[in-house]
Amino acid sequence: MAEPLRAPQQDRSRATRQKLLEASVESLAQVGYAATTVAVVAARAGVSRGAAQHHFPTRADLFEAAVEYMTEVRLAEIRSHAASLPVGAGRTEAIVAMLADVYTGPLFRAALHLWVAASTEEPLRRQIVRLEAHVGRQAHRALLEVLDVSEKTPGVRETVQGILDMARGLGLADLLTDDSKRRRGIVRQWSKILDQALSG
Amino acid sequence: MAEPLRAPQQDRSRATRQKLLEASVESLAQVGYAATTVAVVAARAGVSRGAAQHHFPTRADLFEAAVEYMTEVRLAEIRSHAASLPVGAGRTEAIVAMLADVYTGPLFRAALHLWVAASTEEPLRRQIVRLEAHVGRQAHRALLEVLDVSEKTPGVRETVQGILDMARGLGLADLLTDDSKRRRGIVRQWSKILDQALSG
DNA sequence: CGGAAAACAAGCACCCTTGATTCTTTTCTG
DNA sequence: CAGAAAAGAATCAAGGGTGCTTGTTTTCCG
Repeated sequence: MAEPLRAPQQDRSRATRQKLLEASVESLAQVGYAATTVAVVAARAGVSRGAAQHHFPTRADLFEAAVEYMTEVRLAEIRSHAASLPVGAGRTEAIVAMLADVYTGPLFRAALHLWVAASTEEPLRRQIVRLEAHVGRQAHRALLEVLDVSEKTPGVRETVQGILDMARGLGLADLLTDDSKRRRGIVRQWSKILDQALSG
Repeated sequence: MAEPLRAPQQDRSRATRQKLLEASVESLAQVGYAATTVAVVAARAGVSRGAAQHHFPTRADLFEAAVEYMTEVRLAEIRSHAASLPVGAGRTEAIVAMLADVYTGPLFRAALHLWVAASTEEPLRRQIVRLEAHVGRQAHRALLEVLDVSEKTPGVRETVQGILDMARGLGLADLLTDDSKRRRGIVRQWSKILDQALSG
């Protein structure tokens, strides 16, 4: 547990901590959970093992903090992407394409590795469920907003959730091979379908 | 005397091998890739570690065979489910529900763990990509058939692929928590959408 | 035919590597 | 200088691989 908001830590210490978290996420995305050892993370962050040890007593502590960190970054990513969307004709397709991009990006990749690992490691699982619910809700809300639809309308909720699940599936497919070509076609087609479903 | 044990060694060996493969898949689904050690698999299968080592010299060999085995079983599962579908009104929803079921079942779960592990382990990755392409193609074909649509029609290909990706996403969501309630709503809604998309 | 030898299945014990954690020492900075 | 931060060495457990042994089935040759 981190101490409740004391005055900002020493700059050097804070920077080291930050570097460790970034390195963790990068490492997760690139080499997966098992290969993301404390030694690897420390090396990537350019600090010694002992330094990592100082900030995160156990490996679990490191991942706990990394999940928290990723949550923030992912929410920031969603917001920034949502802000730069075109209006008019191609908007829906731009939205779906953006969604597919987010869910094939490095952050989602790292999250995916964590999910699967967490599914069999209880303490981590609980924590991820909690934070993921948060991210999911925000994503859902943002999607409703940019699509300019209301959950009040019957079916809209499920429609939007389904699209999010599809994006997750696309991200999964992209894990093993470069799936971008196939994905483009799906995005185009499903933008049309989505438009119809939401207007009809 | 004592000759009744007509246990052709070949059969016994095959049975052991089979038990090891089944145990591998179960273990993958339940405890994940990292925790599926040869010792665990052997124990589950009710044989000694040495026996496992005899059939599969390395852990990688075990997973190699397990992937092959899973491919067969998954294809059989697809075929059997496809055979028992209702006709008439609720057919599309039954199809989508069936899809969602398959992608939240233990076989998919095991496959999911393997995918993620394979994404960072080259030899395994190559093999899974090859076999997954096969399974994916068969699933796609089966889906076209039970939906009674043709790929010749523009857009149908992408529509069907998208649904498969959504099923994958639903499977992923079900990994960390019991997602069945939310899933039911999505299945219902997306059956409607799919019907419209394929008829329009 | 009969019996040994080869082949095969399975079990058991040990070695070696890896990775996490603990402990001790050095280096900053306030 | 004192205490936090970082580095590095030492310890310990887990897991995979290898070699050896035992028991059983098949083969093959006198």
